[in-house]
Amino acid sequence: MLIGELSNKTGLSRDTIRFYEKQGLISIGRKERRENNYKEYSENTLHKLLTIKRIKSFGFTLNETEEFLTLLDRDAATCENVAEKMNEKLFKIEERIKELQALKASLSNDLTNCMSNCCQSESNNCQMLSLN
Amino acid sequence: MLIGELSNKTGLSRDTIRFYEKQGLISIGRKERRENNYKEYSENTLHKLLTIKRIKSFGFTLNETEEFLTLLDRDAATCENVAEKMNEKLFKIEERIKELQALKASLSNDLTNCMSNCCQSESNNCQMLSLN
DNA sequence: ATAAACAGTGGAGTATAGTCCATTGTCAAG
DNA sequence: CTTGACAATGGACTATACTCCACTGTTTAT
Repeated sequence: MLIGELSNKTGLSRDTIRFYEKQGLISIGRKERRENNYKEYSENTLHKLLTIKRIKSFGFTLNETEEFLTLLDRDAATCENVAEKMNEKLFKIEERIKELQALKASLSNDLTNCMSNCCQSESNNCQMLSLN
Repeated sequence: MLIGELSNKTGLSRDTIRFYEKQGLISIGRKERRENNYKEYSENTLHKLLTIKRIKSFGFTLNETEEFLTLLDRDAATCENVAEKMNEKLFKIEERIKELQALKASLSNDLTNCMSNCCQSESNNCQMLSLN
């Protein structure tokens, strides 16, 4: 199939598909061209793109996604290997959540302080911005 | 004071300070130069940089930080104005937390499924990556 | 006198994930 | 026969927040 069809079936733009190609996530051999030089994409590539979408939906970057693809190509994407990466990602997500929650708490706290104290200051400018 | 001292007092690198200058967060007049063309930073600039650090610590971007600085310069950074921006940021942080929690849940869920089902598949490759 | 440490400027590079553009070529329909 | 839709390619641009580099000039210490 040509890139337009591939784009329709995957929901990825042509540009994105070409970008993935540049990045080496998918590849097309010299032979997989029509006489007019148009690229002829295989079912295999279609599946690969859908897999990429799925992996990305888990929050993995393109680089990380590529690692999964490499495993898949080697038939080495065992549950164990995959679960390990998933757990790492899970851990990072949890870390990030904690960071954001801390930020949220600190912001909330300062906001509360502002309401009770700084609004009574003489300066027009809120003390929250300069207070330590 | 010269940039080195400013850097020490703020904990920001010279490059960062110069970057902020390029971005217009701080500015230095033509007159605030020594005879050798070195820049002479004022206490005012020092305070401004510390304010920038503080605002950034709340999770604001540099662009957003600039908005605060503009308000401060106009003596218009009232508690009301500041609190409004803070609340918006708080909202965005909460949104992001929810997104991450949803991602976490979905990942956890798929991981659990993998443990119970996909490991019994014939293929070496974990089904989690291709399953819908 | 000379080297180290510091200052100034302009511009490139980093990571991420595309998106957009210009230019050229191809194909199908009217 | 020409217009529109599609294809290929290469390169520029977006946002974010710096960081690093090269090159030059200045000051300080030995």
